[in-house]
Amino acid sequence: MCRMARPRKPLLSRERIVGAASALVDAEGLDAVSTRRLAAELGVSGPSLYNHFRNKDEILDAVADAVSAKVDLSMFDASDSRDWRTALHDWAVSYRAALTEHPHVVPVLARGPGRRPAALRVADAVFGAMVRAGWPPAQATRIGALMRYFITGSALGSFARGFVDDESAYDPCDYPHLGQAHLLAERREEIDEGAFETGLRALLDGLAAQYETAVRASRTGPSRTDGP
Amino acid sequence: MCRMARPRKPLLSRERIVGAASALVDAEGLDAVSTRRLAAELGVSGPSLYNHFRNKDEILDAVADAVSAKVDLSMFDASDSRDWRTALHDWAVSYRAALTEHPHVVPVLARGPGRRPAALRVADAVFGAMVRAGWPPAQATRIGALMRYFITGSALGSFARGFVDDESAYDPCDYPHLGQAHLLAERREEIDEGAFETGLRALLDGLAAQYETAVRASRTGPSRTDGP
DNA sequence: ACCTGAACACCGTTCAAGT
DNA sequence: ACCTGAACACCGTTCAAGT
Repeated sequence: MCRMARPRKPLLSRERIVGAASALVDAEGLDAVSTRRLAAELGVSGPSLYNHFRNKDEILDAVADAVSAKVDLSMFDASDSRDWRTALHDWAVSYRAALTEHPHVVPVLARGPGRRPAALRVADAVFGAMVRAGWPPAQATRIGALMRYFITGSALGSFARGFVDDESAYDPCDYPHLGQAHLLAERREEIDEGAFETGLRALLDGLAAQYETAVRASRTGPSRTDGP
Repeated sequence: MCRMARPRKPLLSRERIVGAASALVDAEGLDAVSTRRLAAELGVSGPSLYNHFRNKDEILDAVADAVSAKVDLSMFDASDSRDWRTALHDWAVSYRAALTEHPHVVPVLARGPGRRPAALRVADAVFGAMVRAGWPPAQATRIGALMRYFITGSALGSFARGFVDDESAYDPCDYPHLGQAHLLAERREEIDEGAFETGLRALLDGLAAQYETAVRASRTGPSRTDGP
């Protein structure tokens, strides 16, 4: 097959490691990822991984960034730069979908963008789009942050235990309003979905209400209208 | 001191263990808590802890619940049950303050209430207050969930690395709008504070806009006006 | 350059043994 | 009832050695 004699192919690559790690995290959770286990999955011995990543954290960062890379950003380069509300909505939905598809990765992602390129692209895109839509830069920064709070918070709360599926855990004397809380466990997804939609709508409605005054203030304030 | 002879006092108690664990988490982070290290801090050998807790996770749950117990809930039993907006606002601020005081605990707390009594009391209080204020139960559940998303998301993003404090990490060619992103690291708290306030206001404004129609719908819907 | 085995300094948890 | 030491089955990471 090979034309030229080549020093035998490396067994590992960053891509292969990240792929195996992602599969392992999705299937069995973060705790299942040990360097030894991961190496075994790749048919290799533990320390081999250190030829490709500085440490385990870097591997998990790469896994998390692969999830960030799935977030759709196309709505931000639409021609109509003033419909920031729709763009923000569609982005939030796409973001959350990416997270809920890989719930075990969310705790890593929630730490913030750090040095992960895909996460930075996301932050860059939303900030740029808000500024283009007329939001003052300081507000655009806040919007990027608060949307991330809500979306990752939703994906994190959604994934984890939430309420326990056990009636005896919720004594009506202690928690008079949680009579059916154990039922929540069954309807988790439905409730999370609903809470996300309700919250997202409220957030966007509230921001829209602030928009006019924010734009006005930035016009009368420091004349920062450096065109692109 | 003791009147009666007593079989010598136990060295450990759940309270003492939780106290030492909390101090350790606050000072050095979650990773610093190992059963051996914690036991050493208490002047005792590792396995002793298992006489008081079933496993390490139960210890961390107790640490997290001690934080939940600090959340102020008094605004929910104010006489004016219809000012849900102010109550929700003050609660959110108190909740976030409790979390930012113990940032390392947030990942544990974000998993959801589970069986932790203080966390359940929080969920119970906000749900009950929203129902009393006239929100239909299904909406009250959603409000509790979405507020938790936003608050824990905010505390989580706030704590962790966020953006890195290193100019070279953000090449302007790759991220045209993040030119000063490395400056964010310095101003983290300021930005997180501002994003939280902006987001909270937007959320409450948006919910207020939904309130009227929600209440109307519940009145014309299934006549559920069972008095207290 | 890339992989290996051996080694170091740790883990969480169980359990028989002591008091 | 509560604490102990010893033990089991693991960890992440380093490093000299091999190819």
